[in-house]
Amino acid sequence: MTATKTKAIPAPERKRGSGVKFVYDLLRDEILDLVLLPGSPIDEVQLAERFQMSRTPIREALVRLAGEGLIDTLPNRSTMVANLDFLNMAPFFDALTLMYRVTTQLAAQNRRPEDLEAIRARQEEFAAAVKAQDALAMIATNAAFHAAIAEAGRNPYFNSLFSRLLDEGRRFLRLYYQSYDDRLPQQFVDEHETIVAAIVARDTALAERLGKAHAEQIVRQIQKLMIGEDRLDIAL
Amino acid sequence: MTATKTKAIPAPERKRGSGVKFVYDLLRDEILDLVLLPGSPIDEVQLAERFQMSRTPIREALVRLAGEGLIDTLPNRSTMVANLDFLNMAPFFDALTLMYRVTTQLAAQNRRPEDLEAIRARQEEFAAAVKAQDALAMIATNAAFHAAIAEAGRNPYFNSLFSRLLDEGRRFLRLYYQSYDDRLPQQFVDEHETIVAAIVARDTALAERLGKAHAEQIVRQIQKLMIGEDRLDIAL
DNA sequence: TGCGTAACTTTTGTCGACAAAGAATATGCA
DNA sequence: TGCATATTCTTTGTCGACAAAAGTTACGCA
Repeated sequence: MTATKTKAIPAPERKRGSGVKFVYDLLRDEILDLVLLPGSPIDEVQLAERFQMSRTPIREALVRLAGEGLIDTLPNRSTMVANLDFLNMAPFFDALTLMYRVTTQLAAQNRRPEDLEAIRARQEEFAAAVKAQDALAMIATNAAFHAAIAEAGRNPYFNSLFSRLLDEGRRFLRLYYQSYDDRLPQQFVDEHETIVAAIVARDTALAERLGKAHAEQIVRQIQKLMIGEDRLDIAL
Repeated sequence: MTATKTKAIPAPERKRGSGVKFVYDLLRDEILDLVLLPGSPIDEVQLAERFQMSRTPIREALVRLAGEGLIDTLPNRSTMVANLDFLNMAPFFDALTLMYRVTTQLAAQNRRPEDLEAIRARQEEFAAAVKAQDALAMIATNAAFHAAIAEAGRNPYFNSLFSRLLDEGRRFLRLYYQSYDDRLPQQFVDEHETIVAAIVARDTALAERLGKAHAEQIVRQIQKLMIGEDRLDIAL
C-alpha cells in the first residue's frame, strides 16, 4: 500500500508512560469514528513511525484494544480493526436494551446532584448537535449522554458492559449516517428530556420504562437503516 | 520479602507465542484461587525468572490481566493483585443476579442439543464435588456450570460480563470456605437440576424465575458468610 | 503451461540493555 | 536527637535488534 497520510506527529519529547495512553486513546477514537474502517490492517511499525516511538508502547496499546474487542489479532500474522458482525445483531440489541433499562433505573435510584449536572450538560451538547445537524456529533454526544446516566447508577459492572455496547453502537450508526435530516433527532431530544425528568423525580419504574422505550426506538431505527427501508420510493 | 517458593519452571523451549498465554492462564488461576492473595505485589523480573523468559511476554500477560481488572497497576510503581471491594458489594450482587436471570432465560430459549450435554457434564462434576466435600472443586465447578448455561444463551456480551462476575465470585467464596459442611450444597445440586429441566423444556419464564431464586440464594449465602452469622453460638 | 518447491519478504514475538521515576536509605546540620 | 537533603536502590517504561512464522514471489521440471 502507499504511504497513508494520517495525522501529524504528537511531540518529539513525551513523558514516560504517556505514550501508551496517547496511542490507545487516539486509535480507539479513530476506530469508533470509522476513520479506521473495520478490517483495516494495523501495522505496528507504521504506527511506531507515525508516533515517533518504538514498537513496545504501540504493542501495549494494541493488546488493550484487543482486550476490548476493538481489534482482532491473528497470531504471527496481521492484526486488524475488528469487523462488525451484521449477521447476528440480535444479541447486541438484547444486551443494549437491557443495559438501557438497568442503567436508567439505577440512575433514578442512586443519582446525586453532581450527576444531574453532568447529565444535563451532555443533553445540552446533544441538543446542540441536533440543532446543528451534525450527525457525527449527535452520535458521540448521544452515547456520552447515556454513559453519564449509567455513571449516576454507580454500578461499574453494568457501566463497563454498557460502554462497550455504546462504542459498538457508535460504529454501527457512523456507518449509516451520512446526513441526518429526518424528524427522529428532535424526538430523541424530547425523549431524553423525559428520561432526565424521571431520574430527577427518582421515579425508578418510570425511568426503566422510558429507558426501554428509548432503546427500542433506537433498535428499530438501526434495523430500518440496515434493511434499507428508506430507499428508493418512486411511483412507477 | 523472602524468595517465594512457587511452581517449577514450565519448559526450557516453548513455541513462539505460547509464552503469553501460559503466563496469563496460570496467573489468572492463581489469582482466582487466591494462591496469590489480593494486594500481593507482582514482580515482573521475578516472574520472568520463574518462567524462564524475558519481561516482554510477562508484561503482555499483565496488561491483559489488568484489562480484566484482576490486577491493579500503579504507574511507574508496583503492580499488585486487585483487591476485593467489600464495602460496596451491592452493585456486584445486582449485576450477578441480573446475569443469572438473563443467561438462564436465554439458555432456555436458544439451547441446542450439544449445549445440554455440556451443561449436564458440568452439573455432574458439581454433584461429584459436593459428594466429595471438596470446597474448592465446588466453587470452580459451580461457576463452570453456570458459564455453560450462559454459553447456551449465545449472547457474547452477557457472557463476558457474566464470566467476569463469576470470577469475582470465585474469589469471594474461596475466601470464606475453608470447609463446606452444611446442608446448602445438596440444595444447590437440586436447584441446578430444576434449572436444567426448565432449560430442556424451553420454559423461558420458569428458567428466569429459577435463575433469579438461585442467584438470591447465593447472594444470601455470601452475605451471611460476610456478616459471620454462623459464628459462635453457645448457651450462656 | 501448470504445479511443486525453494528463496525472499513482511510482520510479529522475544530478548537484553538502558534510562526514568519513586521509594528507601544514608548523610549532614542544627 | 530530629529533620531536611542527597544518594542509592528497586522497579517500571522504552528502545533497538534479532529470530521465527507465514505469506509471496521466483524458479525448475514435467
